[in-house]
Amino acid sequence: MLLHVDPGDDLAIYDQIVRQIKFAVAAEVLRPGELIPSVRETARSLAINPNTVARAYRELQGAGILQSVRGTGLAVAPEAVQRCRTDRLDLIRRRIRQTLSEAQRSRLETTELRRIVEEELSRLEQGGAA
Amino acid sequence: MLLHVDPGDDLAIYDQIVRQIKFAVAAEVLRPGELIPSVRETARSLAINPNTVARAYRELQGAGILQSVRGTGLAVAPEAVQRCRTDRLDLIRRRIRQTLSEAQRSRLETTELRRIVEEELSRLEQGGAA
Amino acid sequence: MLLHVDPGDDLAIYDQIVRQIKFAVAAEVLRPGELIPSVRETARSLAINPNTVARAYRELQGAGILQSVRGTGLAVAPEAVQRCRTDRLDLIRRRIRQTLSEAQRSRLETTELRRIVEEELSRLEQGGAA
Amino acid sequence: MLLHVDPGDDLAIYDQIVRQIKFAVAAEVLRPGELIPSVRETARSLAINPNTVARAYRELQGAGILQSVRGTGLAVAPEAVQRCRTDRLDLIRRRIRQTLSEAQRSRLETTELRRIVEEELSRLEQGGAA
DNA sequence: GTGGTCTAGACCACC
DNA sequence: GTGGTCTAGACCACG
Repeated sequence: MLLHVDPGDDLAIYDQIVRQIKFAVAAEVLRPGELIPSVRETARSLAINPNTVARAYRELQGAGILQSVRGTGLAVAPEAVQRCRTDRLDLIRRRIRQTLSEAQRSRLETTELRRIVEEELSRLEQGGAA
Repeated sequence: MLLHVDPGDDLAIYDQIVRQIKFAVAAEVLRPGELIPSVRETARSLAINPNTVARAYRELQGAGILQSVRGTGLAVAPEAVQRCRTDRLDLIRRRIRQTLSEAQRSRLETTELRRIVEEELSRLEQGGAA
Repeated sequence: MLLHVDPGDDLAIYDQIVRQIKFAVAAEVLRPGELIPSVRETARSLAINPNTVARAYRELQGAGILQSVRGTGLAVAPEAVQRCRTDRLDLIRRRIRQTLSEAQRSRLETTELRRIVEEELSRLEQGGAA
Repeated sequence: MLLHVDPGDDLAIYDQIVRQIKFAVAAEVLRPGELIPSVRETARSLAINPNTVARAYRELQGAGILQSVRGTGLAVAPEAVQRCRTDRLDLIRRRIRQTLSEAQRSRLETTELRRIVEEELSRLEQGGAA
């Protein structure tokens, strides 16, 4: 299954879908020209409202990541890979910057902060996706 | 001024206040027994509605950080320091974990990820509190 | 009708709602996963302000009794039954303890006190739910 | 010390004082004609605001429990004992009735309720004031 | 339709 | 002066 939704996440569901598709394109798991699952199918398999899927796809169309193929469905746009790679870096860098800046505003010692980050980073490198 | 509010922040105003008070208690800028600025005064100085301040204070009461002294005001609870320190670490660790986990799900190379994090970390250490 | 409000009660309206929901969950009249009546509907049927209902629901969320399902409503949390049963016992036991302790501090003879309690208890048992 | 104040109690401080004086008169710890401690002295010894003590005394005067002796202070009224005994019974009976009725509305089984009450009653009889 | 946030202003009891 | 409650009504994002 390409997509999955985490109701516990504070991100809106449609936004989770948008990001996951962007990430998949950036990683070339989805390739230009390839058809993505239909709104109905995605909605069914994720057990969410079709409107929500439609909204995600609409945003991706607006961003030029997807384009409609008349009578067939939605396909990954040719120029999408580059855009998604840029978006991916921006999203992640912005999150990291926010997180670290909040940590600092909390007056946590920077050494303590660095320690935690290192801890989590290596946890990630070792543990893998778990 | 103890508190400040950023309307651009994606956190709700009341939540910004909650965090700042927690952080101030954790850093012992506010000490147990001390009275915090009144609802009305805070509302005036931040130019926001008193209800918004009251909501933040109410949540802090619920969390056992503040306790009301009838007819006098709200005071920092005796056991608040410990709780706020714990909360602070939890908040930050959770954010970091979320951020890194999303970064990984984006299939960004871990070396690339680590590079960005290091970059932002040292930017923070040099830039200071600015 | 699940909820009812008594303006003559010395408890705040929002608190009456909080307790009634807790009691309903404890008695499994409301079951985990079930959606509770919406803020607007409850406000309408009780003829009170939606904010008051929202406050009650917010507190129940904070206590882990309810959880929000984005765009859909508020549902009873999975672990709510246990919590509500505990809360119910705590609330009642605390009240009883307060009452009896004040009675004792009033230097009322314990035999006299016991007599009154027994009287009220059997009045309750006979009178039934009326 | 005749009086003591519990800030944790949900009763207003002035009301705690009112009740304690009534109870003391009912139990004839304070006897008709006897002078009670002055507002200033009571306020100092309880570390509370003199206004609060004054309000309590004012209410007791209004209820005919205390009467002022010009230039001397406040004394227990001659007819106070009977009134205080009645008040004491009323206060306690009302509390008990409230408590039991709330317990019942919570759909707690009456047998369970009776069990708790018995438990607390005997705890009281054995433990004494502890 | 849903909940969530914020503003505005009133009224209360308490100190 | 303080906090606490309630009402009224607006605006937002989400499904």
